[in-house]
Amino acid sequence: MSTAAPTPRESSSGPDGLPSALGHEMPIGGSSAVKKDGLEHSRDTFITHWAEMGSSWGVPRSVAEVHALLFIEGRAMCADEIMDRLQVSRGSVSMTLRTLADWGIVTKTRLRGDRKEYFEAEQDVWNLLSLIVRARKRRELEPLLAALDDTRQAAVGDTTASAAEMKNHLARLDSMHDALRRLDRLSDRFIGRGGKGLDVAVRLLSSFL
Amino acid sequence: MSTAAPTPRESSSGPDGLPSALGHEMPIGGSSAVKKDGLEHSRDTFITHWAEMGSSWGVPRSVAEVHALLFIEGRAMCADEIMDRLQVSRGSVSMTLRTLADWGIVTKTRLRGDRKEYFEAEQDVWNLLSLIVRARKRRELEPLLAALDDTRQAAVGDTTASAAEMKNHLARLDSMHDALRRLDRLSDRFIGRGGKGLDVAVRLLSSFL
DNA sequence: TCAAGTTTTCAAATATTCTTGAAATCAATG
DNA sequence: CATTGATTTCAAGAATATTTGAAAACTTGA
Repeated sequence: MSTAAPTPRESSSGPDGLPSALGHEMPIGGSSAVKKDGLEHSRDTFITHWAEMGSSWGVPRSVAEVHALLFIEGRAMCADEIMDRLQVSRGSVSMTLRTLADWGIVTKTRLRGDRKEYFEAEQDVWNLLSLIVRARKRRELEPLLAALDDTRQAAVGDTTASAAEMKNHLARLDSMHDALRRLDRLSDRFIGRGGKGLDVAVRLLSSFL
Repeated sequence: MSTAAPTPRESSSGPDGLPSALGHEMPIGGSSAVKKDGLEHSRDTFITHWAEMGSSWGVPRSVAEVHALLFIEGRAMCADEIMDRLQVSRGSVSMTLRTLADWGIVTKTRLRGDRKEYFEAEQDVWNLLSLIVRARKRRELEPLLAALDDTRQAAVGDTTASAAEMKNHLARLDSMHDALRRLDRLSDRFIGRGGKGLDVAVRLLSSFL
C-alpha cells in the first residue's frame, strides 16, 4: 500500500479522536429518509455502475459494491457503516471484505481507541488494476495452464488416433497454451510486484501508436 | 463466484428419481455409448477446463463449452452434432451459437447440398483473444466510461458539498476514468481491427523484459 | 478468567441465471 | 405455394449463486 490514501475524514469522530461511543451515527443511505446531496448521489451512481461492470465480469455484485463504496469514499470505513450504507447484511459484508482483502485491493486498518476493524480501498487506479489482474492470473490463468498440460498428456498417450488428427489436435492445444503462457509471463514482469508496472506497460505501448 | 471450488455439473436423475431412460452417467461425450480413445478424452478435458475458466469470467458455461468444442475439433459442426456431443438442448445450442457469432469468434458456414447450418470457431488464438477483448470492450468498457461521465456531472452540479470533498471526489472519478480511457484507446490501436495487433503488442512488451 | 463488543460461519432462504422443450417462424425444395 | 426440414423464441422449470440472520467463535480490557 505504497500510495496510502489521504483519508480525508471529517465526520464526528476522527481516527485520533475519542472512542466513538456506539457506531450509531446518522444512517447514511439507510431506510430512514435522508436527503442526498449531489455528491452523495454521484457516489451512488458510481457504485451502481461499478457493481454492474463487476457482475458482468464474474464478480459478485455486492463485492463490487463494497469495493466501489470504499474506493469512492476514499477513507476507512467499518462494517457497520458499510452495511448501513449499502443495506446488506453483516454476514455479507464480512465475506465480501474478506474477498476484497484476499485480492489485496482493500486493507484492514485499526483505529486506536476503537475496537472495530476499519477497511480502506487502494486509491491508485493502476495499482488497483494490477492487483485485480494479479489475483485473477493466480486463481484462473495458472490453473488453466496446468490443466492444458494435463490435457496434452491425455492425448499423447493415445495410440489409436490417426497421426494427422493427433498432430492437429496437439497443434491447437499448443497454440493456446503458448499464447496464454506468454500473457502469463508478461504479467509476471509488468504486474508481478506492486507498483507502476502496468502504468509503465501502457505508456510503453502508447508510445508506439 | 470465482473462488475455485468443486463444480458439480452432472445433475442427478429426474426429480422423482425416474431412472433417466437413456442417460447413463457419462461425461461430455455423445449419447450413444461410445468408447472413447485418448484423443477424445483429451478433447473432453479441454472443454471442461475451458468452460470452467469461462464461467469464472462471466461467460455462461454452455457458451464456453460450445466454443471449446468447435475450437478443439477445428472443423465446422452443425447444431445436431453439437447438442448430441454436449448433451444440451437444441434451444440452448441455438442461443449459444448466436452469442458466439455476435462476438465474432464463431462463424456460420453453409455446406452445399446440405440444408443445415454449420459453425466453426476462429482457430488463431491471438485473433480469438482479440475478438473476445474487442467484444467486451464494446459491451462493457465503453458504457462504463460513458457512465463515469454522467457520474461526474451528477457531482459537479452539487453546491452544498465542501470544496475539499468535491475536489477529492472528482479526482477519484477522473483518475479512474483516465486509466480506463487509456486502456480503451490502447485496445483501439492494438486490437481495433482484426489481425495480429495483440500479438504485436505482446511481442513489443516482451522485448522490454 | 469473565464479560462485552466484534467478527466469522454456514444452513436456509432468496434471487439470479441458465436450460429446456415445444410452438412459431423461417427457408429451401418440388 | 404447400411441404418438409431447420432454426429461433420464450415461458416455465431447474440449477446456481448470493444473501441473510443468528449462533459460535473470537478479542480485548479489566
